[in-house]
Amino acid sequence: MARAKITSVRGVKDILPEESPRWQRVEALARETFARYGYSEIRVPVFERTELFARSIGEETDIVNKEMYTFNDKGGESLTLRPEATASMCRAYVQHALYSQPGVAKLFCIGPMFRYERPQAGRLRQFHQIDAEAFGSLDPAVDAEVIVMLADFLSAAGLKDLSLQINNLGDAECRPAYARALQEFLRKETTNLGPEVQERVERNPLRFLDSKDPDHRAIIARAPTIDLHWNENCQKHLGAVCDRLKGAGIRFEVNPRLVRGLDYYCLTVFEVTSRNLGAQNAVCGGGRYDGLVEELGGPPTPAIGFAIGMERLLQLIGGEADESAAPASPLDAFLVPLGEKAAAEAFALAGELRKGGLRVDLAFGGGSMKSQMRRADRSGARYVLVLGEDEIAKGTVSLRDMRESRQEELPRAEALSKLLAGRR
RNA sequence: GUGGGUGUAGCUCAGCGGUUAGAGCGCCGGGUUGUGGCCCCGGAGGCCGGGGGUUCAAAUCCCCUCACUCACCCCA
Repeated sequence: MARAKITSVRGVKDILPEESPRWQRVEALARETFARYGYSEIRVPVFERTELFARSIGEETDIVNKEMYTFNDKGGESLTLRPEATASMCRAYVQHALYSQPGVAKLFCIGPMFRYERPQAGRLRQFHQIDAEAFGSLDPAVDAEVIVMLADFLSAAGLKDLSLQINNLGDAECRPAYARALQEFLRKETTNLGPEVQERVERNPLRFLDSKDPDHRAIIARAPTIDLHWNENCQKHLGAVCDRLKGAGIRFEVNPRLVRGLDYYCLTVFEVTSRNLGAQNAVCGGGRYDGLVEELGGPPTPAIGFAIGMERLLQLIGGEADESAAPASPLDAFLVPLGEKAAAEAFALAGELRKGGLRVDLAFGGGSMKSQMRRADRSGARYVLVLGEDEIAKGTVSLRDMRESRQEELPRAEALSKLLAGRR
């Protein structure tokens, strides 16, 4: 009799009815906040040609190397479930020539992302991001506005005790010089740290900077930092961003050791972290990617954006702000029919109430009055409509106010209008 | 991929060699010919994650495996 249960896939979660209101609230807040900054929603597909991600995120990144859900479709084409949204947004921006519209193109996207990783606290294989991107301007004021919007949203969501860190990764001119200097330093320091570490240093020295290993941290503390290599452009850009942020009253910290795991970033990068999240402590990460649109076949177009992790954000809201909004009952009225004939009439009556805009449920499957009343009580509905033989015969209904424990028998039409009048 | 922790009822967990495996909560029914919550009574629901081994005897000890979880690499 009992067959083997099919469970969800590792690292993938159901969002159950009791938690989905929190998701809806946060998503609505993002839409409202972003709209005040002139952003429009774009909905891009959850899968793309594999090449899009390989080209944009970078062949040497962990995401592309080992974390992508890649498969061949029936036509033999290699497709990949999106590990992030920026690449798709750039693709759509180019494909639909959104660059031909005036001004800065401001877009946001909310949805699931997929990465094949071992799950842990704050890390899932299917997770959700709120993603915002601004295309078409080099102006550091855009960087600042993006960050101000982010801070605006996070604080409206009720988050406190967050840390915002900013860095400038250098541009095409000064970043390679820094990478070389860092690599030289690390080559000398990591000779006895094993082949994987050394290979990392060879492939992408910058990413050594966010290792958590205590031995590595000690080396990093002595390593050269990028600020020593910034050219005038980078210095001015970061300075302008910081000035604007200060002017906006945003608290932040410049961290010259902050790096990001995606190759396309340049100049401004930033990260919002919380101490209340466990090892995966970033709620949001973002930065500028001035070469990406062109790399994907579009016109040279500077751009900047960020991604907020929904699950991590919700974890913080749960931990910090508590359940401020008590879950209101999903129902206004509940119908209790006694007997077959009453069941048919109750079904029709429920229809009328719903047409009037009320949220209505009824006791299916009959049962004793006691049992139906218990169901009515648990439904949370304020009003219960009892339809028994007496009421049927008289064309009435017994309207019970569950909160006040009072009830009266009224003609159908009267009960209906009374309920509709009290509707929110 | 690597390492640690945990797997017993729908949920949270007790039992840790010895009768038919328990509690609380939840669920269903009854206590009232047609009235919820509180209370009382009753009931359903377990291959004790799976496989193998040790033993007269295994939920309990050992091995393997799977799942969940935390952490590393990395990221939201």
